[in-house]
Amino acid sequence: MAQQRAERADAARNRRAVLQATERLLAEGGGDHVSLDRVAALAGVGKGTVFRRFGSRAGLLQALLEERSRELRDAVRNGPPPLGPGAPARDRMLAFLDRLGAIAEGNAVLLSAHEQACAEDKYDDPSYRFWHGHLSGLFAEGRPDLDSGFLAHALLAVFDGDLIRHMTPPGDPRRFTRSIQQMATALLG
Amino acid sequence: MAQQRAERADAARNRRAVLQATERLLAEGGGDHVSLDRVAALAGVGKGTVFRRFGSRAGLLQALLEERSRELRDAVRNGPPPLGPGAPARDRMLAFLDRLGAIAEGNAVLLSAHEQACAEDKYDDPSYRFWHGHLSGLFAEGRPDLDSGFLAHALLAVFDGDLIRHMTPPGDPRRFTRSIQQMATALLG
DNA sequence: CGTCAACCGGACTGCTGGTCCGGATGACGT
DNA sequence: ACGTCATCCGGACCAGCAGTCCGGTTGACG
Repeated sequence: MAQQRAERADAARNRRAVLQATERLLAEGGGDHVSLDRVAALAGVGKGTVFRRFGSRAGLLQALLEERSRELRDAVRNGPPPLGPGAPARDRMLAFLDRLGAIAEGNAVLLSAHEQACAEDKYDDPSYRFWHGHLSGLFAEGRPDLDSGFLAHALLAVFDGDLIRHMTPPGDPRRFTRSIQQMATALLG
Repeated sequence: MAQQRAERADAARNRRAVLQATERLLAEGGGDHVSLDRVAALAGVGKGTVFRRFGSRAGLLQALLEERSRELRDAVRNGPPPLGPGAPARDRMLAFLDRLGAIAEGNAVLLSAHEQACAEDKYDDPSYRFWHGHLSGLFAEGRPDLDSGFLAHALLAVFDGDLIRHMTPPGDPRRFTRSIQQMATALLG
């Protein structure tokens, strides 16, 4: 494969501007307040630029989500236990859910928007596949008698932006994480 | 409250035509193939008619879903055990999941479309609240040590149209239901 | 400094969900 | 049978959306 020519300086600058604009719009108005027209306008670029960089609305939100979760993914793959390899399945799962829960609680609006945009290819998204593979492996290790692939889907299904917003009371921002850890514990027996 | 005047004959006819047209479009193309323009055209009515009857796209899909699940709701409320009241929590839950799973497996496309339309008021939908209340009660009975409200949300979160389509292999249409029953069993201990 | 691929902007398209209102129609009392 | 009127109808209309396209610009590099 030929080495891709380096990204031009203005292109890189625009990419960051677009991502920042998206964050701001997500924070200010609801998730459906983020139209690509608005993002482009706030970022001070043309609409075409947004699409060239990110392909689609879904791609833009995915990129933002990716940015937020890359660190966790690396830690799970290569980091020290209990997040990384080496600890018992139960400990790894609880540590993982703690971190993923924190990300989800802090980005519920972004999650909602992404879910709505990625209509049905959500389950083919590389990021989703990674989380699913990880959980699935842990379940297979802890409960080989159950359908571990399904359980992984089930846990991830709870990471729904709207549900998190609906369930998180003000003043107890980590209730969601605690509950899902409790559930995982029950499932692991 | 004054008794609502009976629905006019043409109105009733149109309502049925619209629902049938929606079914057909859902069956033919994907869930996002169902635009209200198309529904109205296929039903042979004006667009305004669709909105007057159903209020919005979400309302239309909700009405269709309601039609499919009314029977189950009545059986759960007043029917004979194990679906209705009187049986132990575990039996009631498995019977309920069996029936709800069947509905979901047979209407995955409709489910997807409804989820996409009901952006975030999904959790305020009366139908959802009923399912949630039922499951929540059963969990509270069987596992009073856990967060039964959360578990109910978690079970319902798996009833995602896209997930069901993604997980249901051809030739084994009931795999989803079996897996979710297995999961509920594990959760009940 | 010249060259050229990469990049830019924003007008444009096709479609969407939702609104609106003049006109048609079914129900009902007489 | 017929008049009256609330109810209902149709489809033109609107604002806004995701996504495309292309003439003009700009940054990188020899």
